Amino acid sequence: MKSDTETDTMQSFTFNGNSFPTYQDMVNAKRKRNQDMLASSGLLEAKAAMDNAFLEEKRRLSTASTTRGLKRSSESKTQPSSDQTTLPRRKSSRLAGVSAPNIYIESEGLTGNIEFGGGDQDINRPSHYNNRVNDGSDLTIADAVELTGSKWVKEGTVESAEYFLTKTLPDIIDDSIPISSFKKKTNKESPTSVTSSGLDSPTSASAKKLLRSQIASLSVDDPDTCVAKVTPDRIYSVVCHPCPDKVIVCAGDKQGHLGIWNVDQYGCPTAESAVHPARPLSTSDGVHLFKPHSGSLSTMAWNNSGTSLLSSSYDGSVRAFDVEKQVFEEIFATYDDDDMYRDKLGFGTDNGYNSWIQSMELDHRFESGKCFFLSTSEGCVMHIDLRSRGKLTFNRTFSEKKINTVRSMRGLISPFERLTYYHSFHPNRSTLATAGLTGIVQLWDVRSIPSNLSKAPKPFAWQNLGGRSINSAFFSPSGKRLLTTTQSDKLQIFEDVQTKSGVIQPLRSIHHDNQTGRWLSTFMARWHTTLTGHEIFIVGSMTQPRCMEIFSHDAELMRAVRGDAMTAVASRCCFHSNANKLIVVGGSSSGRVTVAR
DNA sequence: CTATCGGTTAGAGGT
DNA sequence: ACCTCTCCACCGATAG
Repeated sequence: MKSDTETDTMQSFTFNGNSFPTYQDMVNAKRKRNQDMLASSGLLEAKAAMDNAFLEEKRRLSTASTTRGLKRSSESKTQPSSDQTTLPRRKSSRLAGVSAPNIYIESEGLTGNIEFGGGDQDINRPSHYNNRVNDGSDLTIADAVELTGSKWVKEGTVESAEYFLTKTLPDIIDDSIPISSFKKKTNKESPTSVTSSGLDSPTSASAKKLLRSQIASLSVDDPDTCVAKVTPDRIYSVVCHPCPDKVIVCAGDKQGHLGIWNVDQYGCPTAESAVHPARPLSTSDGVHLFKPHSGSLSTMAWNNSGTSLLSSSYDGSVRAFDVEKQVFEEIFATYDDDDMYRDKLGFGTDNGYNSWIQSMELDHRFESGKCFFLSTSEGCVMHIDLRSRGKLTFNRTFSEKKINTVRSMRGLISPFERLTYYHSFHPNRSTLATAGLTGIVQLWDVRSIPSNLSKAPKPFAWQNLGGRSINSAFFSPSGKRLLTTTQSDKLQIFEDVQTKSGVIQPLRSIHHDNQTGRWLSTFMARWHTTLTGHEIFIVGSMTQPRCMEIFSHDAELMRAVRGDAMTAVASRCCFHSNANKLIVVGGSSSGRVTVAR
């Protein structure tokens, strides 16, 4: 629809029924209207009156002590006690030409890469590119723990984290991961036994019944065992380690903390009884805190064998904790196009303040965990291939605005294929889905991203989901379904998108309140394939009492998981991917993780 | 067109 | 029980 003014060939701008020859005239008229309105509204007088009343009240209170509100902390960095009638006027040392005491800028890069010189040791911490935790070198476990700060590092904290990562975790992997050997796993219980009991078809009545009973039995009642504070700040991402018989939850928070909760260590010896040779200095709650990043830890992913945990951050870096190497290694980082970064993989991928890594996804065509995609706040998608020497395969603009998720299809055929797919190559794994602030979900074939930079990449299918932002678009494990969570309060399911082209239509669309507001992470509904072969998904919820909602593949609400321990909104949820029992995990805005099973 | 503002939202932690 | 802090999540409106 075009207004009359736009369709006129003569340029004219109307406002309040008057027409103006230029846009600027119209704007001026608008401003005059606004000023007149403000002047005639009496607001200015009212404000002056309120200011006076406020000062009066303040003067009155300054003679009597108040009992409400926060007491001004003695070490407050702001002004000293504020209620003196006149404060000394603040003066800028910079404007006065006075240099700061004992500190000066040694060198300054193009984007905030400032090296300080002089000063005390404390003040003189080096500032790294994008304020990252270090210059990109490996972080030992102790480094990563100590970066969390003195508030979280107590006697024995480092030792207990080291014990967990060097001993407990490798033992768990050796004991239970079936991935390296499919045959080994077939000797054990689980999928095979499920098949033999006639549950091979998800449509069979017995399979459905089993699924319903598994979902019905989920509980979150005991706050002592179901909930733990895993990170200091609000949780941006949660994942479970893939080992089938242990629950090890990783949560990433807003400040770049990575918390790992060994859930069933709960109840192990407390700090007092921990002087025990076999389990030196175990913490009572099994939570270990690290800080591999300085910005929001946006996505985490374990590789298939559970030996390497990748994490991406708004600070522009991707790190991997490798069980063999025992360090948090920076495997990719963005840099601006300053010549000094010419030899870096991420050279020229950082465009300054408005530029960060929003999400990460492993490339499921290669099972090494060494190839991955990144999406950025500026609508770009990168592909990084760390096999052999490592290269940035492409960095192309896929969208005009921020891309909240980039996902690569896995295309498992059945749940049992989970045990074998590592050896197969599924053709649909070159299918990518991106979604973000433009409100358009787009599907791409990675193989057809033009290497010629003058040719823009083109999606083969897309849909505009109502204009508002899309929080996430996730493929189900089979690849059959694509699930979107949107700011227009919808959950939508598309099917078989890789066979379509042009505008695609969702098969199901249901209403879901996704208005999390400013202080909670946005909802992102996520899939799971059960051992009964069903695809279900989980999403957080704003409803009271708090709950996590489990839906069937056709968007039927199967269960709202609630209980006494479910006291906060679980903004980011996930399933345990490999456990024989159904286990769901949610992360809250205060760093607490809730486990339902 | 781009930058900025106000509104919205929920939980923890201090007094 | 009440107050304060969170501050790149996003939308819609408005100023420049």
